[in-house]
Amino acid sequence: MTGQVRTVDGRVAGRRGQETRQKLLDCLREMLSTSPYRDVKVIDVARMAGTSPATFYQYFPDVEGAVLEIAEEMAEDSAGLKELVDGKSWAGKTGYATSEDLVDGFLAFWRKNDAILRVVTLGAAEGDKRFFKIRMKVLNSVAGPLSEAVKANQGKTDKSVDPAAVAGALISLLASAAEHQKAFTSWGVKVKDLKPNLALQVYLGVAGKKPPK
Amino acid sequence: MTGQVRTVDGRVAGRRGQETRQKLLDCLREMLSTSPYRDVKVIDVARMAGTSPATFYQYFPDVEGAVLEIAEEMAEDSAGLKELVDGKSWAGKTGYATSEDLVDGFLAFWRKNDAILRVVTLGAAEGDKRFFKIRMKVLNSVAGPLSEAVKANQGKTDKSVDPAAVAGALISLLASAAEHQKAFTSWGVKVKDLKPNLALQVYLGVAGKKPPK
DNA sequence: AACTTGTCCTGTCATGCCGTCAGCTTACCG
DNA sequence: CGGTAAGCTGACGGCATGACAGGACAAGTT
Repeated sequence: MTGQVRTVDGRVAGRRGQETRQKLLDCLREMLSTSPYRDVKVIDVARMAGTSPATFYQYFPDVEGAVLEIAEEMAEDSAGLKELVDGKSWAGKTGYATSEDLVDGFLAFWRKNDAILRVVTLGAAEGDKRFFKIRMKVLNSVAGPLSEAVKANQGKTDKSVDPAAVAGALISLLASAAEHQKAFTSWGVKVKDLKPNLALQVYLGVAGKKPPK
Repeated sequence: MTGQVRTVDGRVAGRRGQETRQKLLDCLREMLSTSPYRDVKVIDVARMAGTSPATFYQYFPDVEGAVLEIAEEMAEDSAGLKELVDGKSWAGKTGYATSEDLVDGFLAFWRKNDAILRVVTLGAAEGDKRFFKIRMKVLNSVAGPLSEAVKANQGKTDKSVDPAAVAGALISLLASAAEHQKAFTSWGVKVKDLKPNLALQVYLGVAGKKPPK
């Protein structure tokens, strides 16, 4: 599918080269989760990977370029989130379970990739189209199916609400909660209680009514 | 209230010094809204202010320090957001109007300060306590009163929901929507339709029922 | 084994920003 | 007018950036 891995000056990377490249990406990932984005320097990444800055610049135009690489990889991964909604039922107790699973899965994905997602979110907010696209890919993996679910369930209730808007709002909420869990605890919401609360919101949004006991 | 303005090396700043300091802050604000945070350099800010980098370091320890200054100023400003909820009614049509005003006011505030809020949000997500505190101050200016409103209104309905959690979720949603409006348009939600949709969500969360026609 | 080819890495260099300091200029005050 | 503190900057060592040429290395060829 994707073409061969290439260096900035057009050479095709071989076995050893790809290993080095990958090690640089891994170290960058590590750096991102331990230092502020603004302070991540090429030289630190290179040192951690046991190589030199010049080597880094062989494979990536700059830090941002390498970050995009990691982000794209993550976006591929996010396709798996579809399964949290696709083909699931939203009826009765099963529906609430679906909601819980969705919240659980989404938060887990975000936590696993929080460092890179922070940077993607920043880039998107700053208007960078590449980061925006990646962020949408991640969100859409859930927003798409969820919007369908809302549409399917609102036939019974009223049609004044835009399914895309509801699904979007719910995903935004999940993303925000995932990125800023600490805000909720500072509001007195215990970590343990966060998921049920979010699951309730999601169920309410999709089913349009309170869940059964 | 606040002590005198001081330089990094302890001198008290006089009239001229404060002017220079303010000009630097203004230029930094400007830079933040035109370039990615990562690329904002001291030298650029100084140049724009018609002064030298050394002068910048007289008043601020580094870029982050100056950003915190701007952010704190904005946080003071955010106190005014309280009025959007405090003492407002959530009954019937008036209630829905309250909801609309809240969404309107919050989005306007965010748009006005979007550049600095992006950085604050990033800092908070990265675990920086100073940025986290500032972000909470802004959010709490609305979340506090809103939580009260939820509590006051849920007496009539059921008590299974934590008011703080609901208020927090709503504020998170508003913040997320404000920061990533483009995401919603990419979901097919027109700018014109965004506010009504958010207002509906807020009303639903607070009043626990659909708004009257 | 010498040769060839293409990949892979690094030493080195010019450039530019960072952060500090000494010292010059300016403003204020008695 | 002289003293004092505020205000500003040139200059500097240090470090990151980004480009390049050339050496090391692996693998196949003759």
